[in-house]
Amino acid sequence: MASGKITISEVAREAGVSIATVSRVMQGRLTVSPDLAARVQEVARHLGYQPSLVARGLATGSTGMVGILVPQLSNPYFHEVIKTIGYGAGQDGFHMLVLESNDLVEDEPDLAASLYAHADGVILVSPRMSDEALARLAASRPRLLCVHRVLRTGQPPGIACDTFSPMFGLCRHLAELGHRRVVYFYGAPFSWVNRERWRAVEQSSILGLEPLQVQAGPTIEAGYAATDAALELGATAFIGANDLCAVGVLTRLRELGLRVPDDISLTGFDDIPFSRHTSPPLTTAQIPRAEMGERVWQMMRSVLAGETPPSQVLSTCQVIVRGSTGPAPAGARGERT
Amino acid sequence: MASGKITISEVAREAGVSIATVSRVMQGRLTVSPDLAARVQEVARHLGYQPSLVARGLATGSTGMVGILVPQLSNPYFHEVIKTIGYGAGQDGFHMLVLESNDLVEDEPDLAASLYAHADGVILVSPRMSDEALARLAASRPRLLCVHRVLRTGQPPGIACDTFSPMFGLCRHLAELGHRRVVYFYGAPFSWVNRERWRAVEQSSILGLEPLQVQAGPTIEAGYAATDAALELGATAFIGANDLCAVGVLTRLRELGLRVPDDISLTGFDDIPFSRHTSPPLTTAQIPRAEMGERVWQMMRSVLAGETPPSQVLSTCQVIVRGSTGPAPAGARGERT
DNA sequence: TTGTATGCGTTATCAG
DNA sequence: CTGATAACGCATACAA
Repeated sequence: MASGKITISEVAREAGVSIATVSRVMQGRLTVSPDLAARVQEVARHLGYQPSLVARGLATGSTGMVGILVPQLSNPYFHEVIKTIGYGAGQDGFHMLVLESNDLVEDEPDLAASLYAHADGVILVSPRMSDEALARLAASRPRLLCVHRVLRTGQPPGIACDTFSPMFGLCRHLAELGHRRVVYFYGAPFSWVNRERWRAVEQSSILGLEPLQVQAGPTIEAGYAATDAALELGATAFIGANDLCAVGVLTRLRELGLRVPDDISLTGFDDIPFSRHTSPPLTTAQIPRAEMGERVWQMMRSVLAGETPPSQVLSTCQVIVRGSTGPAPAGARGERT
Repeated sequence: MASGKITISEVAREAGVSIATVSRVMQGRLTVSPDLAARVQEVARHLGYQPSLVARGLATGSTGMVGILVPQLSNPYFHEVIKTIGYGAGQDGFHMLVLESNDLVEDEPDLAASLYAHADGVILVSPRMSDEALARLAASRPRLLCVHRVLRTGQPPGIACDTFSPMFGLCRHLAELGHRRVVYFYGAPFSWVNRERWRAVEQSSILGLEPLQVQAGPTIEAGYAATDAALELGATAFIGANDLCAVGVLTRLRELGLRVPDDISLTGFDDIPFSRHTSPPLTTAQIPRAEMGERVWQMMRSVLAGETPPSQVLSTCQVIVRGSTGPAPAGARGERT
């Protein structure tokens, strides 16, 4: 039929009313007499009229969209967060504008800016930019929220979850299994959660562990590539920056003929859906992605309403023990070096 | 500083020129004297001016956004497609508005419609709606493109790749390994590619195979859940609707103590990144996701330019043999039933 | 080369 | 309860 070019005035003309009335009807205002409203509805439906959200946006100053910036769309971890945000947003008649930065730190500010061109508010998920850059952005941009990033200033407001505890929990788990020397596969350099995780691993020395690290990254390929270097360190347990990284490590270990967990114990972090389907399934830490998505949308809603919600930190992280971790081998692998 | 509320007129006033001039400068038109342009640029930058794309959209009738609808964001298969589209779009100054239908067939038309409220054109990736619904949508909506869905009418135009051949190739591979009875794990009921795949499996009877099917779905959970039923059929090879499905099957087989490929051969479809990291790695078929994304954006670009590009079918699908397939076991498993 | 004026499709503020 | 009409921020034909 028609191609969506029907405007409010055509509906008005067809229905023999003013555009103001049509506008009111379309907004569902009760200030229109029922029968008139019904007639307008009918005409609009018949004509296939769809209000232009662009024009509405110009008039109201709100686009009905929230921008979301994530480092990598290919990391399953982000999906549930995004999905939950999208669900909440949809409930309130909002759409999501999703952009990925491809882990390019320097592009983040620009991408966020371009999001603002279309969206009423922006949510940065695990932004990698520096504290200074983030603070600057928060200062120049209103309605900005973060997930997994908390600044001392509390600006921008955001939501995060305690990643220190579950990582420390993983370390305790390894310590209890008799491991001593462990290697952390360092993830995204500027990721707040990554630094928190390493901080926890470092602290685990008080549990009797001897923490080391190798540079890797938050991807399968990065884990795979860093494995050989890690093996040089003579550890009995490897800790992946995240599950993706651990998957890569697992593959490389298998290629080398090393058994998990008999020769080496391995843990991930995030508990992505795949983690229970690797062989052996991954010991990891589950973080409340869905809850975070839900809560951050609630925050965004209040932000859009002009309020300034306080930052929140969730504390419900949880260690998931599966088959990839086991007792440290009797013969110390340290000799290998 | 300011909160993005600086408009073109403020820049104009500050720079002592008309808004028309500012507008021209911001669009990069050469019809403005260099020095004046430079001054305007400077003022705009200093004020932190960002043109409102909403207003621009109203004025020009184009929003600079393309809508993308995918069945599931959590299927890695879609990422590379989306990613590539996004890359091309970004090159041309467009943004992507991504929405997922959660495989809810009946929601697709509405979601597509809501996409049109913000976007200049819409790309439906693997839409599940009926041919009739799709044809109706194409008739009422201009600038609509499909990925992985071709109607006889050629409307809406789209891009697809030959999924029949690679699936037939997988079947030939199984036949050559001595398999006879195979089970196809049926994927999304209304998916065009899924039907194509089953058609290929069915046809493989001319290779000497005896094709059966079980209802599953395009997810890990679906594959996992359908495995027991498939085992009842006494086949020696399982063919997953896609890699996700195969991953679920693999896990269930492992739980049951069945070895892959010694007891049962297994194949997936799509070649998602995880497929080479399962144990054993998955034999599957690779389809040119990146190329499809690239090509469909080219099509969208010409569509936005008012042209009507013809549908395209790529033919570069490829079988990837990995460790999950092997010779059919000597003792026919058929006895099991 | 630059400025003026009009329109884009809605909302919202007034009157009536 | 309904109808004019002025914004909203920008692009653009038309003038100058």
